[in-house]
Amino acid sequence: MGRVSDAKQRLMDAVLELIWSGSYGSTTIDNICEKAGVKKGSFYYFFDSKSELAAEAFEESWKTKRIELDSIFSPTVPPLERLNKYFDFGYKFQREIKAKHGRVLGCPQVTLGSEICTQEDALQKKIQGIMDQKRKYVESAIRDAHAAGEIHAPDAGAKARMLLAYYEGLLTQARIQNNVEVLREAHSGILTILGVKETAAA
Amino acid sequence: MGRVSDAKQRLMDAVLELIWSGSYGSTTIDNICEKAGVKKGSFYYFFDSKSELAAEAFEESWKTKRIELDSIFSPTVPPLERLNKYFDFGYKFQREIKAKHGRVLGCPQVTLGSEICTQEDALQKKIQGIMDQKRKYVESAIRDAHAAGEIHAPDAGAKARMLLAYYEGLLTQARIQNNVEVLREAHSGILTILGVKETAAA
DNA sequence: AATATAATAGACCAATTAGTCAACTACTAT
DNA sequence: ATAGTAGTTGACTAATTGGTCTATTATATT
Repeated sequence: MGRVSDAKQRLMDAVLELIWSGSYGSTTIDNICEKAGVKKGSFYYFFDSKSELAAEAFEESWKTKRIELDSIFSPTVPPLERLNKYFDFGYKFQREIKAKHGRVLGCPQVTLGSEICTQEDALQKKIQGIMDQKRKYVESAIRDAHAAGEIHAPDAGAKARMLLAYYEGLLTQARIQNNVEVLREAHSGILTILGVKETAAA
Repeated sequence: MGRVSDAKQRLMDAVLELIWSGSYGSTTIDNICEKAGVKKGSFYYFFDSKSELAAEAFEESWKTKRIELDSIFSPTVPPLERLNKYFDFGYKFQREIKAKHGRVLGCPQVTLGSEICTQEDALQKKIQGIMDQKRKYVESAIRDAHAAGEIHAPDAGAKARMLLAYYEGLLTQARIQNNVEVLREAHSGILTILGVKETAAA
């Protein structure tokens, strides 16, 4: 009962875009409200602070992202193909973002995490939790590939950490340089890290 | 002639520490002045804005960092040893930082670059210039190692980009997780990327 | 010692910011 | 239809922010 509204959702959408396309620090509550078309009184009706909104928004956004990832990393798909599709998806996604925003924006979690980790404890934990989950997709694909004898990776966790450190490093470079083409090297880099023969899988 | 002072230097030191231990956005001119023990009137005597100060501070800091790197990457040192020393230095450095600040702070350039690249154009260019120079150290070591037949890396530039994407990805993870031990995997990761037999060089 | 000047001090302003509040509105369940 | 409730509004405060300006101080040179 009572009045209904999607203002909460609009606030979450707005904060994600503003943080991603700019930064956490440069995103003010007034900014968020304006972008969401919501008055400040309503902001404080739904949230206590910018960091609380950001945490909820990242959580909510992760929930929908998981659905995509569940599909990409479906165990019915051959493990190396899962990884290929994932990284290829990342490239195409960043290209879309560049076309839409005029900027390569990289990985929202890494960008935000790196900015706020020394200052916003709750938010940092939320981000880290999401990144831990994301790593599990990669880890299980690597484990399956190893089990299938397609790669040699007895420590799937370590290999997944390495692969993601590399890939997220690339995404960060792409963001800083505003250049998607940085990501074109991802494919051969990933093969190197996984120890796959390049000609065979390419 | 006229009055002498190290206030300009103190401002540059202060801004570097505040940005690194926190973020660009959370660092205010008042903060910087307080930390440097400099009044705001003096701030604006030396600099026009926070971003100008940051750009000069990063430039100045890079100049001294280069001296260290010139030593580590001296062509008199065997190429793979240069790389080993560089990454090993990074680990020890981050451990010192953690002991001193209670936090792992990662790479200042990547952290700042990722935060401000969509908003502060001059600063972004400055950061990118520094990162380009940094890559050249790694690139020449890789080229020398390839020439010596110690690794197979016909495209030294590509290998350097890959190595740094990985390493900076790791540093970012270490920062976000506030955990130096993340960097312990760097050594074996680097060997994998360089294609060196792990037992031979470890 | 006098002078020009590099640097400092700190009061000041205007704009922006986070956050509050009480009155109001629309909707839903009964 | 009406009562209770979920959501809205906008004006308000207090604090912080970036930025300016003028008077003052210290020092290196002559």
